[in-house]
Amino acid sequence: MEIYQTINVLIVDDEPNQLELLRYNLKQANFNVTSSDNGEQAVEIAEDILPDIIILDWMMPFLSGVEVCRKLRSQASTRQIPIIMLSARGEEGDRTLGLDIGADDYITKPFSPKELISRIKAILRRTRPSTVSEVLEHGNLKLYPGKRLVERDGVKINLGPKEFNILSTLMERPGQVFSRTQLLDNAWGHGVFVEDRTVDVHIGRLRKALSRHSNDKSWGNVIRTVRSSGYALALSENNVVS
Amino acid sequence: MEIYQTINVLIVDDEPNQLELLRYNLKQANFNVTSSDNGEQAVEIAEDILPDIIILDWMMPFLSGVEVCRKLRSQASTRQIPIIMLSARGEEGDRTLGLDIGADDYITKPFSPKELISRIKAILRRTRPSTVSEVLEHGNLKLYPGKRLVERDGVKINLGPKEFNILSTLMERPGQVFSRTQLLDNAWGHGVFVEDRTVDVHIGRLRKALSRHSNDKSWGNVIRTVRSSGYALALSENNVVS
DNA sequence: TAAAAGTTGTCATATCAATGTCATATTTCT
DNA sequence: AGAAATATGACATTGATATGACAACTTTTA
Repeated sequence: MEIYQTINVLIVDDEPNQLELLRYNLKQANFNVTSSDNGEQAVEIAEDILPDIIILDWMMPFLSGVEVCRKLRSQASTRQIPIIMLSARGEEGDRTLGLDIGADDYITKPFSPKELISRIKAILRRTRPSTVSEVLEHGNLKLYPGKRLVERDGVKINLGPKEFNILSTLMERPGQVFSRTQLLDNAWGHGVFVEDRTVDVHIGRLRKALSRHSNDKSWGNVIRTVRSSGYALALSENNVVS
Repeated sequence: MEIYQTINVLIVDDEPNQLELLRYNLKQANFNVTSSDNGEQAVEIAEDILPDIIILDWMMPFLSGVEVCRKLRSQASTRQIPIIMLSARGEEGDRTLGLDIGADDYITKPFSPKELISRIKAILRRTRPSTVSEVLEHGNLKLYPGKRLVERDGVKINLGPKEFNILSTLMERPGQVFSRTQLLDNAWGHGVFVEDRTVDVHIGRLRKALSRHSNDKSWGNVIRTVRSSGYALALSENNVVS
């Protein structure tokens, strides 16, 4: 599988050799690598760069992998970043703890680079489909993350960057409701100073763009408004009781 | 992941300064805070408002943290509310006792607000299904918290935000009876000025929505009225003594 | 480089769904 | 039956969302 967008990986391990090995292999696989050899710093870095995924060694002096995991999970900004835990054999029993604490996967050393990469991609496929998929589909709608292109029934639809980002976010998790704030974070970037209500306007523009040049009114309904919560990609309209 | 629902925290500490500090920090973190400076009252409040989590000081005059913990654990209604114990350094040895008695976590003073909050969230992730799980099921009823979607036999049911919140609350703890006040707190948020009886109306709307377009009358009975107490999600109709 | 075309954020206004309350009917318990 | 609690229909109001217009910017085009 190829990678269609730059993916930032943060690797955290106190052992220099291991760290270098990981870095090398991930670079080979076309990831963007940032590394840290201690937990404290790792948390700071994570908050700062918001990587797409974090590879975390279980055993580290001072702040252990578990603690780092906890800290990352306690912050809104880093909470949903997937984490893969690395552990030496014999610590098997801790697996439950690791997953309890919020790690997304767990790999026992020694492991092959191939395995690690394949696990990373498996997780990204679940959490950030747009980074590993060439195309996201929903009904007759196709979104090509790498080309920043959207098609309806094969016809190209022009969207502004913001509209594209919003649609991309929604299509990564069909049906999932995103708050205006979440959409702002995802589509605009973090820490922008924009009114929540602005999202409404862009949703409006997106709807208009999606239904333009089509007699099928349902195109405007691709995006579901969820009162008091936000917006979501509408699932099939069949079997609705209102 | 952000916090999507109001989370009620009860803090119990006999020392006013400590209490105020906790209250301030938790409010900052967007929790809904109720506090008490003594164990007896704390137990009463807990039974009354059924907080999502309780922060309990270990050393208190009259009714100690351990005692409070025991009492809370002995009552069906409060048994499953997670508890975090606070203790001063030097009481380390008691840690085992605290956990034995049913505390879910244990923090040694002094601690950073950040740490406390992170532990609270870690525990909530474990105990509050709706903030974590994809779907809550009950019979043929499915509720998807993240999608703000409810289905009966696979047929989508449209609910207003309040009805959805109520159903979500009930489904998090099937069978558990919630008073009108508790439902108001959970589904509306704290400190709203709304008549208790308004809950009745919404329950009515919810029942209607759940049974609409269905010949099976039992759908209206998904929600059980508990006279003089409140409402609960009805458990299976088997084993009912009438 | 300047004009044109396209994007974006905000506001004011229109629209509509959801809500809260009341009055009245119904049920339940003693 | 009588009292108390709950159910329900109706209705005004609240509050959230949709939308058109516009000015400030950016990018593209000529």
